[in-house]
Amino acid sequence: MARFYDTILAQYIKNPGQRWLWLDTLADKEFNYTMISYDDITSKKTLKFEEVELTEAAIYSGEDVYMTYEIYKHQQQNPYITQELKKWWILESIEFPLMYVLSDMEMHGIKIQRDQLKWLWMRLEAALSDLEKDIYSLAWEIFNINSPKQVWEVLFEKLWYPTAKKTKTGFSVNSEVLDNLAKSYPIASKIVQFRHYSKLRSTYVEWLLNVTSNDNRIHTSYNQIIASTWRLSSTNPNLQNIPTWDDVAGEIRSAFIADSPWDLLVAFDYSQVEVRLLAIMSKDENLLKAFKEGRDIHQVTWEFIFKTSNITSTQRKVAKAVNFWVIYWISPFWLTKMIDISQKEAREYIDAFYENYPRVREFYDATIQECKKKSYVETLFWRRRYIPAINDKNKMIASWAEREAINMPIQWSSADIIKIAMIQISAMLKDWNYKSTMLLQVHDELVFNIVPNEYDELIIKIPKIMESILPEAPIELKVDSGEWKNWKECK
DNA sequence: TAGGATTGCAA
DNA sequence: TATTGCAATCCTA
Repeated sequence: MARFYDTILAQYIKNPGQRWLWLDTLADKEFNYTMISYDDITSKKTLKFEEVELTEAAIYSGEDVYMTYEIYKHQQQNPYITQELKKWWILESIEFPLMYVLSDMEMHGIKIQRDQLKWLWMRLEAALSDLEKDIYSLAWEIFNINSPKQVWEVLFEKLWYPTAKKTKTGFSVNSEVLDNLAKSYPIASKIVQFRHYSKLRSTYVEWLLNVTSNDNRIHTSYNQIIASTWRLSSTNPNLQNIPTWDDVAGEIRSAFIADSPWDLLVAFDYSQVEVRLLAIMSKDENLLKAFKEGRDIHQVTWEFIFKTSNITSTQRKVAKAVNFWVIYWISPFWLTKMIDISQKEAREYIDAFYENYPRVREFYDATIQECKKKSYVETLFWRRRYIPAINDKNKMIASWAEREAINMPIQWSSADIIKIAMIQISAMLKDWNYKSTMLLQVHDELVFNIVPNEYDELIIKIPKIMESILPEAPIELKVDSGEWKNWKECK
């Protein structure tokens, strides 16, 4: 429970720089007191918390709670705090109720097929040792493939392959560089493959096995106050970056299973929340119309730009990238990296986008103007972000700040939307005495364990709640769902 | 042994 | 030359 008090406290003592002050930092600052750290009691995470000796664990937790209360009392007398409490609504309606939802999810956990992971580990091991041999013979040398330094020494100083990018300490050998090299030199693609498998083995397979409790379940920790965007973050393990894409990586997801053989794992994910939010907030008629008609937004963009409804999958990719650009306000340069077009073309696409969605441009301009005046921007749910840099004399800094001002209302609003949905769904499940439970949240996706006889009702009710979080909005949000035995097939 | 640097996974 | 995270490994100080 101590962590929940941490959370509450941090809400009170947010500092002007938008970063949270940690309990141990505060204890040190206000009382010159050094708190026991999590690393201390778990011998640097070699022990799980449940394995820590009870007395030690109790002292650690007790200190957390005690210090939280001491600092709370201390901070209450600080007039600066009261100013920060203007937006009570966010705390009362979102963050506090969410704490209880998250604690239920953490304690319930998600079931893991240990054997599946062990089997995968063995296969990765075999593949890795094969690759290792191949690489050594191609390099005429034995070296540590996991060491970037040794890799570039072999590639660039021994074999004299062309270098691409420099880093602080030497040459870059990341997958982008290696992929280019791979066109001429087979060793590069072997190294990429080796790294990929090695990553899966250590960061995912081994780490997941390590944090699986005796009940064969993984109990992650959700943090409400880490991300500056108010999104959740997940640790021990991080279940928000489990690989999705290739076949081997997909097997990691398939190790996540429902509570019992007859239950189902069901995932509900918001589709294109950011673009929909952009439509809602900018009130652009064309964008809204496209969503009202249920059209594929990327195709609509393409039609606007090129006045034709024939669209190939490559062209859809271009349109998608353009939509992406507009939301994140990335540079034409970056756009050319993502899709194979020239900077000039990128610029044309973007101009065409604004021409056809004129209110988007207006919305952005208005946001920037308002931010310049007030030096902060606000989300749909009145969260504020101060961006004083927007009035900086340095043009680079100012334009960076402008991008921040554009991104923030959309990104931060989508974090709140799913939080509110979680609270409402959790209340609904409780009110109706459903046995099904919410298991995971991955930014725009919720994963549930659904009991068979509740399936028909919940498959309707849950998306319904998620879609109607913004009752006043001209369009609804949209939720896709997938129901299968394991998480892999939920896509 | 602590922590920076590099790398790579997700949304 | 987009953002936010978590975590692994190597290697220097």
